Amino acid sequence: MAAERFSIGEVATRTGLSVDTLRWFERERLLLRSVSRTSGGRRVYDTADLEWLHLINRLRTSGMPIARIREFAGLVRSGPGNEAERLAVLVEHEQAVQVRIAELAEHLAVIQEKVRIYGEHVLAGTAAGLWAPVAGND
Amino acid sequence: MAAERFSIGEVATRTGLSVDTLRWFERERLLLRSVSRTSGGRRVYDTADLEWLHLINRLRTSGMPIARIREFAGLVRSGPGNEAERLAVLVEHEQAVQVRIAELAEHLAVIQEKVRIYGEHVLAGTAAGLWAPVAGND
DNA sequence: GTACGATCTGGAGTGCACTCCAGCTCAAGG
DNA sequence: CCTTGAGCTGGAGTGCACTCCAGATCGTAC
Repeated sequence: MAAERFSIGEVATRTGLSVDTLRWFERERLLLRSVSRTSGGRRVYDTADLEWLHLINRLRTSGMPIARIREFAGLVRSGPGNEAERLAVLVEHEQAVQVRIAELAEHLAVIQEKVRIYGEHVLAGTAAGLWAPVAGND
Repeated sequence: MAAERFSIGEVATRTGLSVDTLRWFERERLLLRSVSRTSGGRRVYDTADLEWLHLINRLRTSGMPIARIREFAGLVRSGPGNEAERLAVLVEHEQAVQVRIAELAEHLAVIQEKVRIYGEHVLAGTAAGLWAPVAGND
């Protein structure tokens, strides 16, 4: 219980998102419902809002497009009965992240190899000719 | 030797980049020099061009911004004497990729945990209440 | 009651990385 | 020759994800 309430500024601080981005998320229907307001019209976020924001921020920073997050939010918003669909979205994204990590690992290996070879030549002062603009052309 | 020559279409096929993107890379000065031409004005890429394209495509798909690739190309283009700077660009990117992989791995772990828990509930038919729009509010 | 920082709305603007287009030329096959 | 597909240029357009206003209001501290 003890439902905590946060201003948009506090939520921005806690999530690392900007105030503008938080309002934009809402307009884009990424939240489960429109945030409640004070009598004066200011947004009041509760703990559940904050948790949801942390989740979709994680999805977002791990590469899920906003449109897909909107779909996911739509599924959750429409209540029970579509849990399998929600799960499918998560599983698909899980796989996408795994693929991305594998790609990055391969890129990293190649870059590290280049760094190693290039670094040795730089140390030895014999780097000339590596990616030289006119390397060995007649 | 046996300097192979490729049309822009062949290069597109081999790199996975579109013909438009290849021309755009050139305009953006990401290449080591402007590609040579046939008498009729068509671009002719050689093996070195292709190798360079593979490298910068790797940098690009692993998250290096185009502006940074342009800087790197500029260093290489300006000939010998700045190898340490070139190496620094690569090392910085290597670290950026490592950071990104670590971030993604953390996101993946959280998502996998959610998939696991959510999947169990879906299987058991008791998913209601997970991210329900009004879960447990008074 | 006043100052002032936070928040409000609707809409315009930005940055990045392409992508598409019109109108044209080139080159290989029949 | 003629057709047809690939390639050419310069410039405009697109998609995504924010980001930044202007002009007004709210609310807490003095």
